[in-house]
Amino acid sequence: MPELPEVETTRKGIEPFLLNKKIFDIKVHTPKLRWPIPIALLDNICNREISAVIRRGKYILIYCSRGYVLIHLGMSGSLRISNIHNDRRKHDHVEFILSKDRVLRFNDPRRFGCILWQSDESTKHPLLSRLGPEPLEDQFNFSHLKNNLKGKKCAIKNAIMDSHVVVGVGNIYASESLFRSCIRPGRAANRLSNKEIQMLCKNTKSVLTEAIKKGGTTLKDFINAEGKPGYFAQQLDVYGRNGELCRVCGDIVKSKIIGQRTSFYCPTCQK
DNA sequence: ATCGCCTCCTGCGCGC
DNA sequence: TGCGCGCAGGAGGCGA
Repeated sequence: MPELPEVETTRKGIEPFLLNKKIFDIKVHTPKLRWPIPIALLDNICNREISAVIRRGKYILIYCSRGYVLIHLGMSGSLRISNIHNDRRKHDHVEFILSKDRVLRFNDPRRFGCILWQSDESTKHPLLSRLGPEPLEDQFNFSHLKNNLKGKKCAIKNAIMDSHVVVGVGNIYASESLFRSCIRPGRAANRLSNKEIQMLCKNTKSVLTEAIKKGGTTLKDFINAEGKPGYFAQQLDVYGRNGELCRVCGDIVKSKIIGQRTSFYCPTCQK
């Protein structure tokens, strides 16, 4: 579920409880997530000071001197700081014990998420090695996007959801960025004008920035590290608004399956 | 290289 | 009330 703003919201929420502190123990209740949880994780992260809690795309990286933990929340994952005496909830698969009364719990009903380990903090995990730039950094700009759309005949929406092109943009924010840019999601990626590429780059940044400010989008079950929802959902222009009126022109918002994912757009505003 | 399709899994809302 | 179906914030891996 979580896209970049939700992952960033989660990262910010857990950082104060981890940075310069130690994980004393890890309890794995469900070893089988998307990939098995590696044994090396348990051996290496415990009882070492955590030096950084970083987000890369939709991954959260927890660093210590031996390497780093990679956490991906998949479609339905969340991380939550809890009192250790509060009962575990259904689908709390992994617990990071932080003190005698505090615990970080990884919950993921669909188990599409993963928790992995990369030994050697200076080496990139294979899952990170081919990622595109961060959308909110300067490396994601007009020329990067133009170069990466060149020759691509796939739908522009699929292109911006491709983590090799730019990381962190999922189904919600792809639809929203394209709406703001007046571009239909099904347009061939290589047929955008320079002006449209420029707009799309700018609007991808603005949508994500605003969503982070609101603590992300809670459609049904996203919660932050304190167990609270995000408030960007009420500002969505098209996502999930099939059949409702476009806030800009009053036409009816439509939906269409593109690349096996539902896409939303305004047929009047988006060309 | 690029694409489109399949897959992993649980939960929920809908229609019958 | 119960069941079956389709759909859901992701994305690696496959064959064409």
